[in-house]
Amino acid sequence: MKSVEKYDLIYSVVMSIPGGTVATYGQVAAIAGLPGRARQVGHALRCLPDDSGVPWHRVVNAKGEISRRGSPGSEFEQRALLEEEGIVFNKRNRLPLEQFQWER
DNA sequence: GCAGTGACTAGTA
DNA sequence: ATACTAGCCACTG
Repeated sequence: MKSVEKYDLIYSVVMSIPGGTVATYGQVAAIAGLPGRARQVGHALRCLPDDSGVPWHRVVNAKGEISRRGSPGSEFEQRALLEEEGIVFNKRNRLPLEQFQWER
């Protein structure tokens, strides 16, 4: 269960993201104490259920885009969720990483 | 314990 | 600006 502890930290960081703000895997990883382990963050969110209370949709990659593991369509739903948070999307379904000034 | 894979990033073409 | 490649690190089989 040690692995769960590490994931818990990541979840905590993600849940610490205020509404209307998004963060990249690298950003979350760095804050979670895993600099350069952005992939690990992805794995953590990957095992994360949709009803875990973690706004995984606020975590995007360096391109400002999110993809749910080969399941297109979830992206569309995600966009709606983020828009509801007050986040504005760019033309290409990409997020303006300028809102990363969250800093835990 | 080794090999393969991956919700990534940065650099290069 | 977009597309591809290489690198890095952790987890799964």
